[in-house]
Amino acid sequence: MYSTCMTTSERLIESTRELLWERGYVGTSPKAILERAGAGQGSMYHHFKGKPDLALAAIRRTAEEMRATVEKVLTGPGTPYQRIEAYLRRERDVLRGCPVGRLTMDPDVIASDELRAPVDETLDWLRERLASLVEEGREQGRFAAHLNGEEIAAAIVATVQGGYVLARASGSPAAFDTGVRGLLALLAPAAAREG
Amino acid sequence: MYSTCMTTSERLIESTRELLWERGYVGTSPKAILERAGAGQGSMYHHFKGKPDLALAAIRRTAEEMRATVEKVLTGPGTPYQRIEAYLRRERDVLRGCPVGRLTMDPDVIASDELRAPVDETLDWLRERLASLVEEGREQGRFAAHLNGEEIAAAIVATVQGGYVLARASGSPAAFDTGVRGLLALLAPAAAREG
DNA sequence: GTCTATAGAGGGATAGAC
DNA sequence: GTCTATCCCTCTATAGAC
Repeated sequence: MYSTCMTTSERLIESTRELLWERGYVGTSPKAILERAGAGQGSMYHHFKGKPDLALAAIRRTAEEMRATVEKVLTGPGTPYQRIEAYLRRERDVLRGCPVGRLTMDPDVIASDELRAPVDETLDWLRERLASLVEEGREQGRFAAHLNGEEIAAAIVATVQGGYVLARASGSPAAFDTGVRGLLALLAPAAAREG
Repeated sequence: MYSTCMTTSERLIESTRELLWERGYVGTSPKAILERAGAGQGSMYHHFKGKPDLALAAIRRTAEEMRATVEKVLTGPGTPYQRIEAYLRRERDVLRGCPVGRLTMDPDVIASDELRAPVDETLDWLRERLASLVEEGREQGRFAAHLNGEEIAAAIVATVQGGYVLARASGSPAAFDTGVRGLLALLAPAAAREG
């Protein structure tokens, strides 16, 4: 339940974001959203066309937020390798999973091009962003010449997304960190010493 | 709808396995299971205590099957690196995702220790299996000495699980393969030439 | 063992009062 | 804009006939 410093529309979006993260699209009911937002049925159907419309607004905002957070880390100081390491080691609520990536396991999200679009665009943007970082490092002679930026980027994002799976399966964040350390151990020898 | 060469109990389990894979636990209703199995309500509640009980039987079987499939690949011919490569490149219905891993995004599965157990045990077994393979290669001087088996194993499994996420987000298996190629590119220089 | 009938609760949406 | 009332359908389970 949110304080009244937010508009009803805002409270609905924020409640939906939380529930999509916790329970996914299929597992989230309008009733649960309304209870958490402290609003009635009428408010929701006044501001949004229905559950899919509200979910779309929530997903778009979550996607934007993720991009902003990642962008801050990736444009930070250091060599390409160091910035990738900063991304991989950044603080995360590992057991909650990725609010964007988890939606790919939701049948109704995948079945809807509109709901899937922001998920696709965000993960695609992330891969491109990491790929150009790898290419940058390669051109500086900081990464092994035989590496392909897009491939390494996909492996990095996949390790993170899969790390959430391992952590949630075991009920502990440890597996996530173990996988990240493994990837960094493979990535480090491929990176020249910073100069 | 299954042919009558299977018992009703079998048909119920198989239907449940399919639906859990396609729609997850939250997205799967007893009604949908019964329709697919061509059975009535009574049959299900005669053979199983309810939805969680039937799901447990289905998840256990899926987990067993996955272990058997993976074991076959990992005990195949070749060096440790080659066997890991065989595991990573093995044929997959990528867009369907991992029938075991996808359950970690299901709130009701994660909330139940009983339902989560087979998921945890399977992914844990897989990591241990890959870890000992990496260690084996390291002892043979086929992998760089500084690598840690458990870390590399976690990175491998995470890349696969995350590869499904990327593929489903983009609606194409390509991203999965790209990530696998990236990981293999990082893994290959760390492996000595086969002798 | 398998079926249908039934039931209470919740999902998702609409109508209309205020 | 927000509320409550209402609707039809589905969810999960139980009861009891065959």
